[in-house]
Amino acid sequence: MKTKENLSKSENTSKKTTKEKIFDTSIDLFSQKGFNTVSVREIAREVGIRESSIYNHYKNKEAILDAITDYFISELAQSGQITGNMDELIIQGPEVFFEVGGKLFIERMNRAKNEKIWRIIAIEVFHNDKIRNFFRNELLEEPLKSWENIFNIMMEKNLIKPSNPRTLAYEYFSFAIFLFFEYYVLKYNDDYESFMDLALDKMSKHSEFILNAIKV
Amino acid sequence: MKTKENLSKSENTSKKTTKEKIFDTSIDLFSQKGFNTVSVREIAREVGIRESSIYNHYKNKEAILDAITDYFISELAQSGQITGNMDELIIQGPEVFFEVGGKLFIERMNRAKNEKIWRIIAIEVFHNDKIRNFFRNELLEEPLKSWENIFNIMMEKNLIKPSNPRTLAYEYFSFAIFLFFEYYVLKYNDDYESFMDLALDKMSKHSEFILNAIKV
DNA sequence: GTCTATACTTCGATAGAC
DNA sequence: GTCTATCGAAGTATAGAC
Repeated sequence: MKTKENLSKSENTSKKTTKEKIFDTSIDLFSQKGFNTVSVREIAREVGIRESSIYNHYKNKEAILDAITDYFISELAQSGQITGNMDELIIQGPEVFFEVGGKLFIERMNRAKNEKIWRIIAIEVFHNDKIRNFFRNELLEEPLKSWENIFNIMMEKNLIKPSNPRTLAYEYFSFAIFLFFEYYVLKYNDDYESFMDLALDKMSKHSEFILNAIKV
Repeated sequence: MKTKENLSKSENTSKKTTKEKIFDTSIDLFSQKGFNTVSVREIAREVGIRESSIYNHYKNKEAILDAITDYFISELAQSGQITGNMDELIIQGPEVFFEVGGKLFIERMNRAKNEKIWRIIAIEVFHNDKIRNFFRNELLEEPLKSWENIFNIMMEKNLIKPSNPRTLAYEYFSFAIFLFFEYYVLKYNDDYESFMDLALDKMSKHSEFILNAIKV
């Protein structure tokens, strides 16, 4: 979509249009201070224009956040296409599937590349309807359905112990949501690298625990 | 603390002091619309005074939220004292402990009685330092430590399979945090009863899953 | 002690000139 | 497209009435 893909969000080069500068600057500021704390005047000052000029590019302040959300949703949708032949993967058993699934998860987190937007999603999920609905549907319900389906297939093929696949989906995937909140909200400190390391280590231990609990 | 304990937050009787009215009205409004969306003038109108009068009772708008948080923290601290003879409980095995632990958890959720304040905690946890620190320390780290200790004792007494007690604490308790966010944030709709029913059902299934995974 | 009138500053947003 | 000028509403502060 658009021309965003090849642009780093932080470089404010003169090649960027004013609208792009507003977009990128807003991501920086919203992720640091939250939507409400950032004023339109502050964005304008950072971009180098008067505050009224903002309204030539975006209907209002909310529309900037909307644009950021839309951009992020479309980025994530693209990275979600990597499914392909999942059945072949499933029949290789839960060990292999968890490993590949974990890598896909990381790829998805990094593909929808901007860690700053993940942070915005995290802190505005309770104040913004669009973000909340996106989170609930695309980041919670859809993955839960997928995992329920996966565990269901594994049970039918006797690859794991029989149990309730919906419960199993919750047991496995809710931990990822917990980690998201733990690091992006409760412990966030701009140190993105350590977040990823810690979260991946914890997710790996979690996979191991689940694996031991369900393997035949 | 203070005189809050015996007052229902919703009844705006004339017996209440102005400060109490401000306090209670703010809880209602903040839980419905969020801190930022509520104006001081709106609180004042609801209470029946001018906005400038608010400042005779609270330093500023933030101080009202601070008072609500402090009240809630002290309420929760009181309900946390119910520990007592935990060792006796532990040696009865994980089944009994999970059941009693679940009941204590519910009691704690209901004792710190105001579901409205739980909602405020949930939606302001990312915008307010005091709330975030409270959540991270008292609702996440402390319970994790307790559960780590509990699982450690159970392992020493060979009541459960040997594993990493810290990992086990995360496996068990992070699900409660997930449920909190799922219902108070992502799916909140003023229907508090159904939240409790659904969450308790899910937590019960989760306990069962963990139990099957760790029992000897 | 409690409340009000009033003013100050900053915010999001609009209109119109260049 | 960007500017200046301006608006109403927000959070806040205080002097003074009762």
